[in-house]
Amino acid sequence: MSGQELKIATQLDILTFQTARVNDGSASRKKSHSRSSTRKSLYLWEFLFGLLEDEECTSVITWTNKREGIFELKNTEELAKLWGTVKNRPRMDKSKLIRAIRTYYERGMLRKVKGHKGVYQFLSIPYRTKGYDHEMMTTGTFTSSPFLGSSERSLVDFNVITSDCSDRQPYYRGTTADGRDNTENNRDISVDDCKQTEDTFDKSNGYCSREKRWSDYSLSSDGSTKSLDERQGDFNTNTDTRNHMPEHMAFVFNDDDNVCR
DNA sequence: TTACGGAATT
DNA sequence: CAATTCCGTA
Repeated sequence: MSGQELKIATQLDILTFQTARVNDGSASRKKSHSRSSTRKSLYLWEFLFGLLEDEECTSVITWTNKREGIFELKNTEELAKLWGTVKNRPRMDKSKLIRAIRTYYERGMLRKVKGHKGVYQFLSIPYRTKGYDHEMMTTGTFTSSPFLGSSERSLVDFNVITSDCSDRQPYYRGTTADGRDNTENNRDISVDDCKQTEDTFDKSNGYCSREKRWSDYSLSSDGSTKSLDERQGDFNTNTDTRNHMPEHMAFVFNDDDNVCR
């Protein structure tokens, strides 16, 4: 049944746009889209960020403390289904998605917020590159400059996270007796700081056009992109995925298997 | 059950 | 490659 038009588009251009403004405040030739054509596929963290930025997806994944980059997986089954759809991995499931998330631990991008089921924290993300950028390609490492210096800057400072995510209700408020088990090295961010940090978001960073950009977006550089409907067909069987997929949102399926290699 | 990470594979 | 898949461990 094809008809279902789960729109598939991508946060890719949003991210591209955002990262672009971080890098080159102005004079940079590569415009947001020039890169899209060379990219292979969406990275998991980009996917997560995209959903995290969408207020309509809070039933699936949501910030619990955006300033600190802390988020919670609310419906991992659905999230996995979505991820599998985007990556064209029909067999993707909750456990595998979580395993993929764990691979980010070693790269220092994420950590688990202990004591809170399904809660993780972004520690850093590649802000200057959307993926296959020069530095990352040549260094082959994630430890060099393309990442945020571990230090003080919060993700928001880089505008990597847009600033208008309105609020997430203080999720663990009251009950977080333990809250501070996380820690090891990071400052202790108990999840319930959210409230406080909420007001620090300014809505004036000028970035908005989200709705527009969520409209379909085609990734092909050579017309190889399959029609979204076509792709979608394989998944429509049992997906209540669509129920969670906001209409204005769109992902672009990666042609992972087709491109590259 | 959730969470972790080695190892092989794509 | 950046996950994906499978699995033993805690």
